[in-house]
Amino acid sequence: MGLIAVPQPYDFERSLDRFTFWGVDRANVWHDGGLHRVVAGREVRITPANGGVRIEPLDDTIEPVVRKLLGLELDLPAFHAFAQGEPVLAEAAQRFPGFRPPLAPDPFEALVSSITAQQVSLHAAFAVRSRLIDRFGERSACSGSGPGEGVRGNREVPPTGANVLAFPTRERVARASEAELIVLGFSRRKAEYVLGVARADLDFHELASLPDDEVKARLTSLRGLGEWSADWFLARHLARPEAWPAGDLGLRKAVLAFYPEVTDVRAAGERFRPFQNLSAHYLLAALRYL
DNA sequence: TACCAGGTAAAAA
DNA sequence: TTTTTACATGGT
Repeated sequence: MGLIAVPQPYDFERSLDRFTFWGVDRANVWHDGGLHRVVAGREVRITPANGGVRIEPLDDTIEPVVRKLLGLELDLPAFHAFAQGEPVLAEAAQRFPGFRPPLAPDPFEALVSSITAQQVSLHAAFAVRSRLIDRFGERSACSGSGPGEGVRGNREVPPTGANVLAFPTRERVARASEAELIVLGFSRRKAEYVLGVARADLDFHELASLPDDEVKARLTSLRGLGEWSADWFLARHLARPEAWPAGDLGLRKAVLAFYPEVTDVRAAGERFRPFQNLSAHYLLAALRYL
């Protein structure tokens, strides 16, 4: 009951440390040895278990979201086999044998998170993003009581104390004002981007059925979403194997650190085909723990 | 105190 | 067409 199998080895803490490394993520909260997230209005607790992870509660609505969150779509065994032919990747795979990158389960969350991270350090991005979640995110219906309000009694699930919020919905953000976003630390430009994306005439969920190039074309047609943001959407939301965010500063540093002879980071991605996405994540992990 | 950090669009040249 | 600039926060 409540278990999801994960291909082994799986290093739970190493894989999910992205949610604490750069700062607080109020929508993916690490608490008491587990990761907490609001899924379909309910607080879900994810903890390591023998052969996979324990999910509480777990139902048919929650399972696909958790599978997306944990990056279970990524073919890690195939990547590790591929990595044996590339010395840099082979060493990274050996250092982080159970590392499976987590993904953004929701497309709007992925896009807004990218906008917050444009140009500024991830520390700054996390701070702004957390204030956005605090301001517009909703507490789960059956988690512990919040300041001033909160559901009391008749809880199906006892309060965990994780104090996690759902990432703000597209509909809620669309109703916000530019000034409300600027107060949270968004630049005027980024506030415009976020509102424009929230109000855009584009079904983000439909993008999952389109090829990489078409997804990039549709996203970059929106003001505020450039190639970098579209590439990370492919990599960290759609789990596309060949996504390669060549413009990313961190990835550029990683590639240049491990392949000093490289002059064109975009072209260098070809050597990792068809595993550019996982290669990028492993190179970034290797750089972070250099 | 400055300067830089997982970009982007718009202005200026 | 290519180059330069403004942008706001947090860490060092």
